[in-house]
Amino acid sequence: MKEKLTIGKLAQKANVGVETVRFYERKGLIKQPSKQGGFRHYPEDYISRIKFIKRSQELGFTLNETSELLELKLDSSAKCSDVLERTQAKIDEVNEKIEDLKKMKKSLKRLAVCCEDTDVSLSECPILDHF
Amino acid sequence: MKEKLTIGKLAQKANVGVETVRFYERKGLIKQPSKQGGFRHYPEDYISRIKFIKRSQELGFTLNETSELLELKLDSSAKCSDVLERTQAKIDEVNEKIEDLKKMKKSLKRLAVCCEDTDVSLSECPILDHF
DNA sequence: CTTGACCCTGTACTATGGTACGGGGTATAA
DNA sequence: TTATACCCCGTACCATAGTACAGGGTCAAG
Repeated sequence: MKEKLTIGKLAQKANVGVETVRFYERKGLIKQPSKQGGFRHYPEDYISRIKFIKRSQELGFTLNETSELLELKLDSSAKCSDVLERTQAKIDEVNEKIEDLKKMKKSLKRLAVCCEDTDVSLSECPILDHF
Repeated sequence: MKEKLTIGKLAQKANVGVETVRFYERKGLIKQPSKQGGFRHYPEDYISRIKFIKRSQELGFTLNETSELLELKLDSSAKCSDVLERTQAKIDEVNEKIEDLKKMKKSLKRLAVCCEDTDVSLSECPILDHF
């Protein structure tokens, strides 16, 4: 049950490329595992660690931010509120983007409506004026 | 009132660096203005153009996509239907981005809710396990 | 004992969106 | 007139997040 994985197996199980695993190691997101005869041998929990990194990225965290999250995980004095704070900051970021996109959509729609009236010259419905 | 701006003044008014203005010119996002004695002299409307580029980027558009957005205005020789088509495509893009961000927000919120007791030490906090 | 699949390190390269720097030219004010 | 601030072009460099490749080493099967 305590099977160790080569980098290729790990990459495959975590759904990333071999180079990506080595890249994460260089970046300090995962620590170098023990080596047998020059080959990296990973315990299975590296799979979830890499999946965590990927998931975190999907949620909009950069690798550096993900790194911080992973460090919090290892910091025994870290409080739930630390992670919550970062999560809330991301939510705020996301909200802002959504609001801005909605404004942009409105502008684009105005532009579209304006262009539907083929008698109106384009110079009279410039997208720049709507921002 | 028809004041022309040097690159430095323009950059300052648009809240970007001088190098950024030249970079946008190289990328074709703004066209080279007239030059007086080897110096670029910009009409004031370049300010809003650059601000538009910045805004568009914040909304998740790449410079290439932003370029396309800007062409919606400037390509005055294009047929209205042509512009309309591209505008609709951009609206679809924006909608997709909004949907993606909403999904992200949902996931982040689920994380936040599961961790309301902020004094709990992280080792007992479920937030990271749910990533 | 050789072949092929995998592994190693190190470096270079991709794209995106800038930023910095070297080595000059110019414009304005004291 | 000379100091200073600004401008020019071209090239190199930065971060982000990988990806590719060169030139080796290792291991397990046949």
